[in-house]
Parts: sequence; structure tokens; C-alpha cells
Amino acid sequence: MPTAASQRPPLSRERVLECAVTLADESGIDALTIRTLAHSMGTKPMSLYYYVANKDEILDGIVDMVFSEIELPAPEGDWREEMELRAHRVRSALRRHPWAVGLLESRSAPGQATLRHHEATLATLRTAGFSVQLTAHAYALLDSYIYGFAVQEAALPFEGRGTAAEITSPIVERFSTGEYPRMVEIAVEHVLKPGYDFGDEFQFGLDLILDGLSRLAGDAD
Amino acid sequence: MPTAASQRPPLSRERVLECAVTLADESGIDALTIRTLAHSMGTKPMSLYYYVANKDEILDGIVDMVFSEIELPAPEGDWREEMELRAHRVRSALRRHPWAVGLLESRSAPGQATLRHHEATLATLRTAGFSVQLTAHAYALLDSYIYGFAVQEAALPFEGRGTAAEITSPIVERFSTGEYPRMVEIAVEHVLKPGYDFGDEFQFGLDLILDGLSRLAGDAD
DNA sequence: TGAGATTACCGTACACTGTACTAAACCGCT
DNA sequence: AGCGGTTTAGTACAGTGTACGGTAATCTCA
Repeated sequence: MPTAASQRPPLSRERVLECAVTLADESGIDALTIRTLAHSMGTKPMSLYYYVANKDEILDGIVDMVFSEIELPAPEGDWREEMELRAHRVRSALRRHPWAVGLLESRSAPGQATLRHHEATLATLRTAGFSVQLTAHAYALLDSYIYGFAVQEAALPFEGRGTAAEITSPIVERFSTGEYPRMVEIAVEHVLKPGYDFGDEFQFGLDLILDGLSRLAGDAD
Repeated sequence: MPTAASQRPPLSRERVLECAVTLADESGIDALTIRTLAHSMGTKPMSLYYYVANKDEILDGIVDMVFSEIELPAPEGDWREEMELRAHRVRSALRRHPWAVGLLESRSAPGQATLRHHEATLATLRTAGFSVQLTAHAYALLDSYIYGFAVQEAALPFEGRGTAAEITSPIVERFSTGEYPRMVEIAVEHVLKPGYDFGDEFQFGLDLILDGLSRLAGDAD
């Protein structure tokens, strides 16, 4: 008789983490339980524990998987171009995996891919002539912006262009009292304009930050 | 015989949320379960459900509680001062309640305090002469930075000044291979310097962002 | 060849979670 | 005294992570 195990690709730590990522993408991080994960892989819960110590290790692992998807910046390249590219790459990775930013906060055991990513980013800034101090400042600033933007994006109840109308309707209900005129204004005159996409706001802040860093780095602009 | 109920302040939605906040502060958001919350209030799990519909409502509620702690900016004040103050206030609230930023991502039903806070902030920028567009840009930028900084701060395994040495030791272990020289450099020459506090990085980015906004707002600097 | 060790996987069980359902106790009324 | 709404509890159930132990196949070495 063919066992369940013989009918599917063999288990491995890699495959466990890959399946965990796709499961979290498709059904949300709350749906990522040991049982559903095992079921989605055609196996039983306890089988997974041969490859990972516990669920925390899975969570650490999928965060690192997200970083492993992000192309590394090139330390020899133009720092501004590289940092802009990197910012967009990180953001799009966090948009593909919206649960990741929520995990960042609770995980503090960075994996290999994460460390490599940080190393390459720091190297790019240092190679471009940033002082140690300025590098630390710049990195904290850039990542804060990227992560924070991802948090806001993940909190949005709509996705992308054109579907912004829904979020405002429950808010508009409270507006019969006229309590929030400025929010209405922003909604009507900005967010609800056709073609609006919150994601487009990302470039504005990114440019402002990179401009500021340029000035401090003493570039000839 | 004195019942448990007669020996403690009466339950109320307010008190449930207050106790939920202090429990999350003291023991982490994972420790905030209906059972532990009820126990900490001297009552039984199901009693809480008279005041809140379900746990989600508690989570929404405590996020709003955090916002309610934050003093509102004054729309008539100098916008830059008000925004700087607000940024520090929000950050310190998120530091008092590190679990809050993790909830921001998953909650999308803003409460009264949250809405009031947004309204006051938007009003400050608009009153200062920011266009609707620039207001939206500025707000997204500032909040991204603040939230993202809070995420990073919450992920740090140490708190405040001087205790940074511990985080680096597990990393330093991987450094026998020399794989991460730039991270070592930053650690040794910046993070491990006496008196270093990651929180101090906040002001750097905040100044840079406010400078950039000043320029765009056409101020006389 | 065959016995023992190792690898890969799984069944059962337990303490814990959120919460639906039910019932009891308390309160201010007439 | 007794009624009806308000508040508090008890019990029960499905779902969670995972400790502990077992099984079957594969590998190692005489």
C-alpha cells in the first residue's frame, strides 16, 4: 500500500518554511498553525517537528525567507540609486508578505539572509563615504520609514488603486456630526480622487529622505 | 458571605480596557487572554463578555486607549514645533506600550481617540498652510517614520542606554568567519560606545524629515 | 547475511486558548 | 412579595502548540 509520505515530495526544513510562507500569504498569519501547515503539506502535525524545533523557529524562518527574496544592494554602485532600489525592493517584499512586518516586532533572532541583507546595505553606505555615525543614522531612518510605511499599508482595508472608496464610508458615517472636517477634506480632495494609490506616497517620503541624506553626505547633489 | 464581586470595583468597559492595557504592558500581548484578564480583575472569563463583544473588540479598544494617552497637537501652534512634539509623544506612547504597533497592522477599526488624534494633526498642518496634497504626504511620511522606528525599537532585545552589549554577542559569534565586517564596525564603533541609546537616533531622522517638509512648505527656514 | 543503529515520520495525550450556551444571583421597581 | 432587566458564573466544545513515545524504513558494519 502506498503511504501518504511516498506520494509527495519529501519533507525538509526548506519545504516547511516555503509552505509556511505561501500559507501565510494566502490565508493570513493567524491561519498558519502547525495543523493547517502539516495538512497543506500532506502530512501530520508532529512530522514537522523533525525539521523545526517549535513554531517560533518557523516564524523566525519565514521572516528570513522574506529577506532572502530581496536582491542585495551593490556596495560599489551609486549609493543613492542603490538605496532607492533597495527601499522599493523591501517595500514590495513586505507587500507580498504583509504578515512579515508584524513579525519583525516580535522576532529578535535574525537569520542568515537578514544579516546578509543588513551587511550589504551597510557596506553600500560605508563604501560611498558615509561615516560610521551617519551610516547608522541613515540606516535607522531608512528602515524606520520603510517598515512604518509597510505597517500603514498593511493596515489599509483596501488594496491598490481605485478601491479607496470603501474605507471612507464607515468614517463618513461619523461625519454627520462634523467632528472630523480635516479628514473629510483629505478623503474627498485627495484619497478619493481617481487613480489615487496610497503606495504612491512612498516615493515622496523616500525622495525627501534621500535628499536630506545627500545634503549631509556632502554630495554635489 | 461576601462574594468576589462585592470585594472589588464594579466591572465596566473602561476598567476592562484599562486592565487589558496594564496586563499587556506587564506580561506582553500574548499573555493577554480572556482568562488571565478576568483573573487579574478578580472575576471570571465570561463576565467580561457583558462589556465587550469579543476579544477583537478588546484589541481595538486598547489601541484606542494608547491614542487617548497622547496629548493632541494645537492647530494654532507653530506647525514644526507641534509636529516634533507630537512625534515624540507618539513614540513614547508606543514605547510604553510596545505591543501597540504590532496591533496597528492588524486592526482597521479606528476608535474615537484615534480619529481625534488624526484630525488634530491634520488640522495643524492645514492651518499652517500646507496644501491638501502636502498634508497627506507629510502625514504619511511622519507616521511611517514614527511607526517604523517603534517597530525597530520593539524588536530590540535590550532597553535603553548601556545595555546594548548583549545583543551583539550572539552576532559576534557568527563573526569568527568575518562574514559581516560592516556590522561589526557599526557595533564596535557606534552601538557599543558608552552612552549609546538607539532611541537617540529618533531625533536625527525627525529633524531631517521636518527640515525637508519646511523646505517644501516654503518656510523662510 | 543479518543485527543493531539511525533517520524519517506519525499517534496519542495534555494543558491551554476563545467563546457559545445556560443558569444563578442581584438590583430597583411596583 | 414578586417581577424583570442587569450582572456574574459554570460548563462545555473545538482548536492551539507540543511532550512523549512508537513504527517503519534505511544505513552500517561484521
